[in-house]
Amino acid sequence: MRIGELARRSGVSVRALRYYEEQSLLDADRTPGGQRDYPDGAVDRVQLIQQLYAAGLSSRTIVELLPCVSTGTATQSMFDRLLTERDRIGVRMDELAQAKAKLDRVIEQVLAAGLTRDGATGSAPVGS
Amino acid sequence: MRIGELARRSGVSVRALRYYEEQSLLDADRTPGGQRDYPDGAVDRVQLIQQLYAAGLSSRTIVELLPCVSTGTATQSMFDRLLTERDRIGVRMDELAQAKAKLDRVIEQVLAAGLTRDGATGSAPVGS
DNA sequence: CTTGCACCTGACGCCGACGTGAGGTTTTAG
DNA sequence: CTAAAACCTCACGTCGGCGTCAGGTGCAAG
Repeated sequence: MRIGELARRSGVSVRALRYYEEQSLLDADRTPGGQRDYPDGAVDRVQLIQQLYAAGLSSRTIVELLPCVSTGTATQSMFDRLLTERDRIGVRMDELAQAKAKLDRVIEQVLAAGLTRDGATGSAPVGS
Repeated sequence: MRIGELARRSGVSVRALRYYEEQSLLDADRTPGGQRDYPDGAVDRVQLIQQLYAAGLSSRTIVELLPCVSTGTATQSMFDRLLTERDRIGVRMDELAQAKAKLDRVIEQVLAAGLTRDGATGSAPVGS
């Protein structure tokens, strides 16, 4: 599979795929003409990379963790990284939960108080 | 309260506080000499700002939402923003949950398979 | 053969939330 | 009064994950 198809199938840009390779997150064979040739499994790998990015991991961290994600084995230091990053994600989730709770409460308040007319500064709800 | 104390009490840098002011997230009185003078409530406000940043909101978004967070009222468009951002946080939480689940599974696998010796490439666990 | 699309390698641009000086002023302690 | 700590305003630097343009090459169709 060439890079354009991989991009379409995995939902990321061609530029991003080249960037992943630059970061040693992804590698490809080359055709005699120098074009990248990916195996089918690349789609899953790219989606895994995306998922870890979405979790807030950096390229550096991902490149250290990918081997044990694919093999299921790890050295001691890799294992420590795994635990650290898992915990970091947990902390992030708690932060998000708190922020969401705060917005939820604000939304409740606004629903209870009613909406303010655009441009108005007063506190009178816009009744029916 | 001057900026240094606010920084210590709210746990952010002096530079960050000036940046918040630049973004219209925070305002301060000035002493005759031109130094910033914050009321006590500023500590809470800064922590709120931090929390919203942590939730992935941008300065622009926060500056639009802060009024209704403090007043409990909103215009229609502000209310829409509230809902949008709350949902966005929900989506982020789901992404994080998925990534965390994946790491949890990897950790389980590694625990089951045992650790690999540093530098080793084989799949044999390091048994006792 | 030629057209034309997909691909290639640099290499600079971007954005947001600050960090980090430089160079000067205000406030406070003694 | 003086020294030093804290403060002030520019204004440039950083970092990561790409976007984007420039200028050239590979490959399949007619």
